[in-house]
Amino acid sequence: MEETPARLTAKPSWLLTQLAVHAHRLASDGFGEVGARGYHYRILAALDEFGVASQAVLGRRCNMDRSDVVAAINELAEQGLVERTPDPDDRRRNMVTLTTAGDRQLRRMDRALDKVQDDLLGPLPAEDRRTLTRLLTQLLTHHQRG
Amino acid sequence: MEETPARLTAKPSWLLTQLAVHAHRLASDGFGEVGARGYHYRILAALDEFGVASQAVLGRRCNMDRSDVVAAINELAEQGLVERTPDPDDRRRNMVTLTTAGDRQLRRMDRALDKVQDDLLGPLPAEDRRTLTRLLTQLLTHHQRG
DNA sequence: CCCTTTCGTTGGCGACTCCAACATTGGCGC
DNA sequence: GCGCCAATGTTGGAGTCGCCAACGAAAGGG
Repeated sequence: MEETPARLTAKPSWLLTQLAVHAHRLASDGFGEVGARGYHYRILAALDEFGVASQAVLGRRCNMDRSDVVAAINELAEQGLVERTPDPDDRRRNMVTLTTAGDRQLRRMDRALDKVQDDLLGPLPAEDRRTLTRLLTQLLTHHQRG
Repeated sequence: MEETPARLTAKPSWLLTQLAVHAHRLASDGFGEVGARGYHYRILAALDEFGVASQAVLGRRCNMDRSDVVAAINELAEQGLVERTPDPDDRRRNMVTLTTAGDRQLRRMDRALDKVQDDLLGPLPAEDRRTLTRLLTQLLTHHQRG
């Protein structure tokens, strides 16, 4: 069959980005079934975990640009999954709150994502999964500081 | 500081895609310094490793859509890094060949990418690097079959 | 009271992935 | 040889994600 150049397959950056493509496809498919996408999940998860927050805070927590937070919250608000209300204490801010419909949607996406993890890790035994998770976490935290 | 939701950080798919963002940024920076991007490197690498090939073959080898191969080769040909000549034996095909300038460019990108691997793997000791590479390779080959 | 910073918003861009359609050409069965 | 299917190159478009520049409004600090 058509082989992939060793120059690519030998490089961790290639393995990482290509595997991320598969992970992204799996997640997108799962999210697509409930009419959502990655940015929506991040916002809903942050709201559920830390409660009401301003858009700027949500952006920092979810690793998203402010402008992308605006768009995502527009879409979530249109579906009634979050509510955007002005903050009386700081009139620059919008306080974003999770609705019960948003909470339901979050749970749906959670279930979809759990399946994704299993599909993604495929044939890997539990210990290898832990090792992989540990190494990835280590690297990610390193790159988020420097 | 602003914490990331545990729902995200706990999931391999999140770790993978987020770390891939860093990898992609590092690689893009390196490629950008020589006026190229990822698609170009894949094509040049495949040509160097397996020799002349049609665009369709290149696409399968590099995991690229046919239409994206067209665009990439247009750009590479404009810079004189590859040459596109019709195949006399099959008039549907274009044979794509690597020029000496293309070979030089490939070497430049190789050097840039080697730095990227080091930056990417950061503080990881050699054995962890091997383990990570092994696990990623394992998963990637799994997802390329099923 | 200026100066700087933050916030939300708009608009845009680049990279990667993927899909649909089309005309040309090959190959295969009949 | 003819007809049908498959492959090829090409065009055009779409979606996701990440990022940047600019702006007005508002807050905060000197």
